[in-house]
Amino acid sequence: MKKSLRHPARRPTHPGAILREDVLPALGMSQTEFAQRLGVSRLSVSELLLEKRAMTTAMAARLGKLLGTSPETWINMQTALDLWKIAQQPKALAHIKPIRKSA
Amino acid sequence: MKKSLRHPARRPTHPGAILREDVLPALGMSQTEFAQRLGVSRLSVSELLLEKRAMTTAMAARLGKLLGTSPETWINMQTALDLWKIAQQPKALAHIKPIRKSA
DNA sequence: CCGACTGTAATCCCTGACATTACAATGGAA
DNA sequence: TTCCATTGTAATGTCAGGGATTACAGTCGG
Repeated sequence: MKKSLRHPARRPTHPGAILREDVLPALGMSQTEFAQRLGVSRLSVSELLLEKRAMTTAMAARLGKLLGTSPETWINMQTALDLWKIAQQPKALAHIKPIRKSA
Repeated sequence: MKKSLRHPARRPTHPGAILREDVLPALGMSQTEFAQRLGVSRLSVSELLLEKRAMTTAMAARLGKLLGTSPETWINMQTALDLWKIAQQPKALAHIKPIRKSA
C-alpha cells in the first residue's frame, strides 16, 4: 500500500518563515525598512514574519514587485497551509458526500 | 519582440463561471441541491456562480470533497483573478521600487 | 548610555464571506 | 391556467481578519 498522495502530513511552512529566515537575512534589511519599501506598516511585516497573519494577495503582489519573485509562490504557500488547517478539522468536511461521476 | 510573459492581458475567468457553465449543467443539479450537498446556503452558491463573491479556501475544500477535484484548481483561478485586479490598478504597486540583487 | 530594532498590546476601521428571511420573476409540469 | 421549483436579489446581522496608529517594554550593539 503506498501512502495516498493526499494532503501534506506535516504542517506546510508559513510564507512568513521564508521571509524571516531567508529573505530578510539575505538582504540584511530590518523589518522597519522592509515595511517602508513595501509600503505597509511595520506591524504588518512583523506579524507576518511571526506567522500571526496570513499572506494576502495584496502582500504577495507587493513582495513580487519588491523582490522580483512571483506572487503566486507566496500565495501558494499560504494556500497549502490553509488547506492543511481545514484538513485537520474532522468536522469541517465530514458532511459532504462525494459525487461519483459514473458508477 | 515577444510579448513579455507577464500577467494575463485578459481578465482571468472567475471560478464561479466554471461551476455555472460546466459543472452544474453536467451534473444536472440545481443550485439549491448543490448548496445543500456543499453544506452552505443557497445564497452562497448563487452569488459565487454569478461571480459576486470570491472562491474561498473553505469553499474550494468543499468543492474538492464533493466533486473529487483539487481545491488548488479553484483557488488558483481566484488567485489569478485577484492578481489581475491588482495589476489593473496603476496606483497599487507604483511606489514599490524593485530591489536588484547584484548590479 | 543611547538609539535602533522588534515584539506586543490596545484601538478603530473596513471589507468580505456567510446565514437567514423574504419577495419577485420565470418557467415547466400537471 | 395554476402550482411549484428554481433563481436572482435585497435587507440584516454576525464574525473573522487584515491593516493603520500609537504606545510601551525589552534587547542589543556602537
